[in-house]
Amino acid sequence: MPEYDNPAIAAILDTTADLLEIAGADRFRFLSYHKAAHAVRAWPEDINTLATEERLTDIPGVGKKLAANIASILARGSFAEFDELTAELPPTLVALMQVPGVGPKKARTLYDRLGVTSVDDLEAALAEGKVAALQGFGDRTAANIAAGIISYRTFGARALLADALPLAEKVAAYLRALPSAVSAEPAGSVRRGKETVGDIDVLVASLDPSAIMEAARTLPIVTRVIASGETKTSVETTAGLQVDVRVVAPDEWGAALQYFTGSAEHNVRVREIAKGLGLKVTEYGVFRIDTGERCASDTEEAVYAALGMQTPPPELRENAGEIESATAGTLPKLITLADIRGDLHCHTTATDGKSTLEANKAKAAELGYEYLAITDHAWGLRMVGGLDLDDLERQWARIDELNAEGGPVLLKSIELNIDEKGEVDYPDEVLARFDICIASLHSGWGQPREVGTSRLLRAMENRFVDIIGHPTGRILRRREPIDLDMEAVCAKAAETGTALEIDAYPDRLDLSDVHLRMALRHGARISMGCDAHEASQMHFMRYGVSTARRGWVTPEVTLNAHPLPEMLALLKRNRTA
DNA sequence: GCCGTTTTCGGCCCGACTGTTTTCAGTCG
Repeated sequence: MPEYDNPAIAAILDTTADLLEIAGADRFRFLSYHKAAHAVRAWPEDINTLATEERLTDIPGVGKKLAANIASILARGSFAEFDELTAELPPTLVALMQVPGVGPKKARTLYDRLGVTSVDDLEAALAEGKVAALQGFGDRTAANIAAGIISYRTFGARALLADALPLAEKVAAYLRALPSAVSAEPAGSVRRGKETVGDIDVLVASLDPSAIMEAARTLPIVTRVIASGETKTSVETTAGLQVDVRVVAPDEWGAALQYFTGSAEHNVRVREIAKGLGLKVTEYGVFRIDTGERCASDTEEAVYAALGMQTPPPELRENAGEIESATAGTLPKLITLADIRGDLHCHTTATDGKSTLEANKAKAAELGYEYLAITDHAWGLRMVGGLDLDDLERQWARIDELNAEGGPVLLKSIELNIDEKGEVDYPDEVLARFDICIASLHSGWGQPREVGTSRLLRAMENRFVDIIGHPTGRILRRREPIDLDMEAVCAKAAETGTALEIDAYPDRLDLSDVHLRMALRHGARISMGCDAHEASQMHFMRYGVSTARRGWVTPEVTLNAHPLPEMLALLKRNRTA
């Protein structure tokens, strides 16, 4: 049997939910599958462990039935209801729902009436005019679906946070500068710092909504207006990203910001809690159900306070424990960009970097850092000119000269390559001469779980390996993570005092938020580095911090949130035990 | 299908916009 991890189980549950919806199942039945999928994806323990220990129902939203279904997937790759559904409906129908403008009802009609089972089929049916002729469809609907297919084909993939956030900030700044705007901020998944986003939400406060809507429709980056009403405009932009602009009255700002920041799961839970308190939460405020009186609306803090809660930082709003924590008043003090005192991962022209030691040091100074770990590739990674001992001696000599000049301290460091056996590039007497050693996997993407895991565990047993770099090796939108037993990896990291890295490079952000929470639960330390291959890329730290915050990371557990002497003392090699 | 400081049954968040309709269903967030 192939192995299933949490995201794989979540994907099957999501597909089941979509098929149930297309099949016309009870709304709350298919929603329960989506809800469970979301919870499984975010759950910090491995699904296999939970199944073995018969603790699947620990996951909120997973009851007896779903626990049995998940166990069945783990055992044989499917479950009874899923088999029945896929016998009735082709699973490819789920892809139709990915096309903007096509939901479950239209997908069902297209399948029943025209035999459409794929986006290709749909395109052909549109070309033959069959779609517009369907009852309840018409020309405009057909045209809308055709535009949706282009959007799906061209920009189907989610955008990286590093692409979306600057655009969101630009749009917000543009709208904020309008005379009729009181304030404007990015909301939605961008504000929550998600590693990838599907679209951009920008919220505007204004007493002149129509002026804001007009401005939104005519933003310089707009290529198509998808929809535009009195308070909401959706546009497609030159970057291919959809931007949704919502406008509210200034005194509704806090409620609207809370609402449009989401996540959907967080908001559903917030509204359930409100209901239990005799309150109703909408994007316009918190209202008493009995009198209709508005209790809060102008700030987010007021909205959460009306519900008896601290205000959860946006990055935590995934209904993954933050609501309980906010209610108990025990939200963590999350790490911020200002806490970062240095960058622990960068490359130079000595290997595959584009910038010199000097340029990297200058950038570190510009960012106000106390230190910068120079971590070029070690000997084993031949294809990028991994360093031999002579190269290292040369680099160390230059580092000594640069450090003598003052400014940020350059640390003599390395990114070791973990080989097929879990060994690294140099003998101990060389490893001992570095200030810091990162060790990373650069091969073995298709390896079985046991192989990749044992390589990492073996590397962490090396007393000179201080940090594991980009632990899962994923490249967002391009390469799946290496199949690893992350519970074992996190446990070994904690046991050996090896830090796990957040590689802040925008298409890595590895560890992920979910794995970070797993690491913290085991008591492992976190290290943050940009993996910059060009000095300007050291600005990527903010995306690493977003990911860290989503993983509930605090400055205390983060190596490079500590001053230099303390940071060094926390390294495995310097532990005195 | 899940869940319980009102409940083991009967609830389950709330609203905007569009298009095809003559009063509302579908989609989206």
